[in-house]
Amino acid sequence: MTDEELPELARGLALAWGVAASPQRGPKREMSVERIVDAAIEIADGEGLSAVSMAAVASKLGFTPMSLYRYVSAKDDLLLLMQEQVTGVPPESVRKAKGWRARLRTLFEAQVRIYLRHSWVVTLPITGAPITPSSSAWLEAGLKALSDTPLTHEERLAVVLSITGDARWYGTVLTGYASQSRASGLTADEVTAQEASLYDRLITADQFPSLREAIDAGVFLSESDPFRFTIERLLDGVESYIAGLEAGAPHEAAKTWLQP
Amino acid sequence: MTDEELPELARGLALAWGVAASPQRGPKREMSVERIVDAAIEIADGEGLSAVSMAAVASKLGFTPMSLYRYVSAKDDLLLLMQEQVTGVPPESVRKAKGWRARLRTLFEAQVRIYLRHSWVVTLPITGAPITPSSSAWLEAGLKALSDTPLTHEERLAVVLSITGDARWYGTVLTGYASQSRASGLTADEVTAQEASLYDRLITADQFPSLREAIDAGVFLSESDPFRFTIERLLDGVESYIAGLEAGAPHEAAKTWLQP
DNA sequence: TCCCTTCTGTGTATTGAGTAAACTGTTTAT
DNA sequence: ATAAACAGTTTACTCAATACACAGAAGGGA
Repeated sequence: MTDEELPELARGLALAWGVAASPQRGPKREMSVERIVDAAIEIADGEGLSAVSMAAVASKLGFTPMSLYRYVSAKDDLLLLMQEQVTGVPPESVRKAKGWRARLRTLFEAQVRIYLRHSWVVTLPITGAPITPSSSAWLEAGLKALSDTPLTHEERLAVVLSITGDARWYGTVLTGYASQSRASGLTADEVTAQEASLYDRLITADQFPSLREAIDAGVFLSESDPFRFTIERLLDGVESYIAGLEAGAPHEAAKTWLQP
Repeated sequence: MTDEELPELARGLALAWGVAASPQRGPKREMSVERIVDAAIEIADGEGLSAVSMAAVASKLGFTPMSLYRYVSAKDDLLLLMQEQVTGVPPESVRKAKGWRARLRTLFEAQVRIYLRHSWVVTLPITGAPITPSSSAWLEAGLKALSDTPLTHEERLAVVLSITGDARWYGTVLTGYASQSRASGLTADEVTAQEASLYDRLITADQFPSLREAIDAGVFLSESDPFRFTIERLLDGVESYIAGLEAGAPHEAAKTWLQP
């Protein structure tokens, strides 16, 4: 199959879906898209996304920067493929979980783990809904988890979208700490401590009474995971909504999009 | 007050808190941090964050690029101040709302509106928890909304954090559409239509049955707002959790952070 | 077989970003 | 008045991404 059959498909997407044409003649290829992507991921994992330059990737493989352009048409392509690679497909554990709630929770945790392992993923620019094999697989898994519920298709999508957002947010917040930790050369605990001290100096009980109270209660030094608390609250809410539907309640009226 | 009293405070943060030293001697300043930030915001609003270069900002003000460095120590500083400026403080409507639920909903909507008006904000890199006046004010408003509830301080922070994340996610998703729309020169509807057609071609009922079903149900062409659905489910969950506490239920056991 | 086309990886050059350093001229404190 | 402190400019350097042209390698057709 050549990419001529999918004319509007961007080169990056074509590669992601594995429908890019491969040449017949000319010298043997010494590299491959896979090796390039893997090298780039290794750099990003170790030194952050900003360390991923075409030159750095090429040099890691022992080639010149320009040679990469035979395989990926632009850096954006490479970034998309990196994302695709580390995201992969949902693990078995999601399907094995019993009931929609456990499945969604597992899905959430699996996504979070990806973001924790490859924190640069959440810093990639979002360009629309990139319709890739892996994003489709995750979406499929989420929708499937809810397929036995009385939720409408729109409601199911909303829940899955929200869980993905929560996982991303989890990753985003932790990535912030990690990047600051790397930038300053301090450990995570030291960053937390430094931050707590900053708060102490800048947040007055006068201007920010509730925040001050929370600081004094030690919330910024806490060991408990706030994200896992709220994901349970979300699932609680979905559960009681489903219970309502099963008891004969109508679906909530659709709300329109917020306007600026 | 000079910034000597806050030695570890980064220049950008010092500016944000308004505690940077202002010089006594030398020629009159022709620019100001405010004008620079405003010019940068105007560019970002109109042409996206990538159009914000030191040169572009300077030229908009009629100066040379290097002159900006008298006011902001680096581009990162400028970005932080831009974020600070557009975020501002929560509107009156948040405080005026009755009850924690309405307040949090209003807070959510206010944040979303900021992200819709200035979609580049969600694309800014997150560096730890930037402790700025505006982020503190929003946090304060959220915690205050929950101050009459039996939630622990940690639980309150978790809820507020989650709502902020949801608002950001809302902005992120819509920004993706907007940026794609600008990049391709198509209208939002055309992007949606093009995306729907891509889905149609690539998503087979074979590989992605639930997703296929959702597509056929038209979820990607729907006019209803999925984010406002799930934020209500989250609030439902918090509400029933609070009701449980008031009925004597214990607090949920703290969960540890997920490990990669 | 030979040559021509197609492809590979390389070298070089261009463009545009951020910013360091040195410079010119201006204002204010002493 | 003079020196110190400052404002904005000039110039130059670094590091990205990537366009373009090339020399050589592999296969197809004569």
